[in-house]
Amino acid sequence: MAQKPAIPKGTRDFSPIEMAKRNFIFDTIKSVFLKYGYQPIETPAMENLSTLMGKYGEEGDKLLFKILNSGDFLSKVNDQVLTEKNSIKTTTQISEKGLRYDLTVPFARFVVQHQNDITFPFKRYQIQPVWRADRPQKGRYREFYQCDVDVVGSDSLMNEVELIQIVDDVYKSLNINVVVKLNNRKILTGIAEIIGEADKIVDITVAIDKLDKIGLDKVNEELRQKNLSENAIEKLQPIIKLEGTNAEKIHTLKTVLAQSETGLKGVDEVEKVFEYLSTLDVTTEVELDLTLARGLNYYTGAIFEVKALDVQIGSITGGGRYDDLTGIFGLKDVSGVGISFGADRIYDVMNTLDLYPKESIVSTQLLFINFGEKEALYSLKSLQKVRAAGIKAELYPDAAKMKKQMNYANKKEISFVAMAGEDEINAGKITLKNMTTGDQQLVTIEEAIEIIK
RNA sequence: GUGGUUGUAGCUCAGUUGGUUAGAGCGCCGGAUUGUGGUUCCGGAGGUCGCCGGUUCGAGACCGGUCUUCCACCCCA
Repeated sequence: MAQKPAIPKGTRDFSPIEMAKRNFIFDTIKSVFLKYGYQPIETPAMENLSTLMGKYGEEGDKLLFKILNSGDFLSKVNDQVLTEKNSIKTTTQISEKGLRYDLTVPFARFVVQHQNDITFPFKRYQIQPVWRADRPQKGRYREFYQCDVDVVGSDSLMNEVELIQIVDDVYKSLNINVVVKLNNRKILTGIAEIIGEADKIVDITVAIDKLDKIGLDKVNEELRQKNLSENAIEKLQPIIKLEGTNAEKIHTLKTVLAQSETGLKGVDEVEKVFEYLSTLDVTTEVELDLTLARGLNYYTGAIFEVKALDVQIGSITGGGRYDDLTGIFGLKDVSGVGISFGADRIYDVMNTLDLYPKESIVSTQLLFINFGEKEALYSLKSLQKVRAAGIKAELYPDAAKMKKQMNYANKKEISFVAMAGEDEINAGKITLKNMTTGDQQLVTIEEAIEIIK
């Protein structure tokens, strides 16, 4: 046991069956993206640390996997930094590359770098792994795939609506029941404005989020602990207690945020999105949720999050609008909005609910039994016709015992087995056996193809 | 990053207050059955008890460290 090789914490191997399942998810997501006019791009696994650092907050910087410089990197570090044992300072001298932490920042970099070749609005999708030095847990890995769709260079709320349609489309295709939570950074800013505590938005949303768990009194207590004034807490009450339908929430917000221009703008945006959605055939529930404060550092408008209804796991999709993401790389006034599907969590959800359509995981459909060299050659010729017809088929490579070959078919869940011995060869046919029913019949290759199809 | 949890055969797990040669089921391999699988019966292989160190006459069991698993917090997909 101990001598066995292992893989790093938080990473996984995927077997053929697991790959079939994962590919079903990727293929489904990809086909939806294409259907809405998004084009694929890929970026390298590693980026310059200068591209990555400082984009995800100070916590995020700690979660970046850094790549050691090549060569005798320590010899170039100055002695003072080395004796100080300051990790951050040392890191900048021994590492200049890191593994990507998400797909959004590399995409922003891509847009800036290729701005002259890009036609805006630019709709792209990107399905690649990302790495985070997080502590692993259920549904939390150190290497996992994100499936991002973003559109940059358009301020239209139509994009937000389209993204929700995509979410609806993907999860319907995958047969997962979800709820979309929608918020708007401008509303949060507005709330902070009217209560005069602009820098405490995060504390406020975190506290409000606990309402169901700990009750109103405890929430207010927590707000006091965060040094919010009584006056501010007083003004916050209608927002904490906000409930009802989306329309009711919007109505209340309009009153509460009457004095905040930004806040009203946010409410207006949310209202429009709901208005557009109501005219479309989107059956997934979309709920206005003010406690959604994800990615506050760079979202400026809509904030999305998708949760699975039947499995308790973190959010399986998230995203939002960022007005100025490319700004950090020197390209101003390019607004973008996008979402990221967490393929690995979707995979976990699909597994616990066993939602894979049976046909999505079949590999070989037809196995030819090997009776010896002469018979195998006959089978090989038949295989060409079968494969030309688009049927996944193979010949057992060795003239092993029948039992062993049949067993192989069982293990691989191959649905048909073909036998071609002397009699069949003389007749120019094969014996086709249905492995599910056990029935078998003497047929021509053409007939066999029809049966299998 | 903080607190907890887990590790024994390929898999799921037993293993008495520390005591001879560490077990079961499933799976795997072979045979009964030389062109017919899933069932049944018979036989077989497979373990430095996560790793390193300590206590002890003696450790799978106790202690320390370390790695790993899973969980809560944080954060997130």
